[in-house]
Amino acid sequence: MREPETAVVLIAGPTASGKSRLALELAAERGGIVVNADSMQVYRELRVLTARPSLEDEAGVPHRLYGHVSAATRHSTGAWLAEARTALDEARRAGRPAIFVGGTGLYFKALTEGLSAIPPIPPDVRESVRVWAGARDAPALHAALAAVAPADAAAIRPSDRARIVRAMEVFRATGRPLGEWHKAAGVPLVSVAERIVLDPDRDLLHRRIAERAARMLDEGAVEEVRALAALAIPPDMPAMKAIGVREILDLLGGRIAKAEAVERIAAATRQYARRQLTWFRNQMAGWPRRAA
RNA sequence: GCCCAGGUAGCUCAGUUGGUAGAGCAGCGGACUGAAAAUCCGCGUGUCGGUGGUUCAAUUCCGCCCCUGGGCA
Repeated sequence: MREPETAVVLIAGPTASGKSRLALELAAERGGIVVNADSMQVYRELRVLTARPSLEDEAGVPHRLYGHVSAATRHSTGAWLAEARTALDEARRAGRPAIFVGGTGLYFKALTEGLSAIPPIPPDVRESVRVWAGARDAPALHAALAAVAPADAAAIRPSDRARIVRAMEVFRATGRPLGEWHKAAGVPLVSVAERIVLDPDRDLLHRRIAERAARMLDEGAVEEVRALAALAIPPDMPAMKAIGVREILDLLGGRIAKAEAVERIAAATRQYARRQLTWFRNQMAGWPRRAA
């Protein structure tokens, strides 16, 4: 019996490693659909800053989950996973390979291992927890969490605001500690797949990052951030955390010069790439590497 | 050519009344279940410009040389 061609390809790699190009080539070759697995490329307003595929690329090969939500939206891993399921179903119905490509390690983990079945947090709970958290320092938040969910508090460092807030939201919304929910494993959406981790030489990666940071500012990133600023989105929204937003806001505000903005963006990007590589190295240790 | 000032980590600099040195940034390693381009933890990586001298001991004191910046010619 003939071995069926793998219906799912997963391409992970650090920023600026050339994953999108590889995905595009594979998709063209195999008639596949490219599906985004990057937490920032989902935001419509940030094409240049997040190095999203160009309009020409998108015109030649079907792309899904790129720029499909507003930057004013709070997207999430769970929301992405639901959309990924839809994209996967579409590819299966069409008999085309789904080619997931991106740099967000957690999204690949969600895809291949599933998420625990935690209900969505109602917006009013989320809002009230954030207001509560905004007025306190991290150790105080941690102490408050310890009072209601000691096991969660023990598993989270007192300095780790984001995780403390998440655990508190889950507890207030569901009445159960986050750790209890995590005891039930999730259901993988993808189990059989061709897996690729791009692993470029570090010096080469740093050079590409520097080039790209400079190029972005010359190719519309400044205008993009200006338009984003006009939307007056709260600074704690995910899209506002994209690398380059703060730096370009500083540039627009006259607080730093262009060269300084480029260097800061490049530095933040190098740090991000290092975190990605740490994830791939340790959380996706079994995945085949490919020099890029 | 002479006179100043300076040469210490990848960068900007502190410091050592002589006992081989430390901050910020950069860098590196690690954690990771719905903000993940997030959030958090850890790690100084160094011929103290070179070379002689004094000294038990020199990055530190002295001589000479080299380099950089400024001034005088």
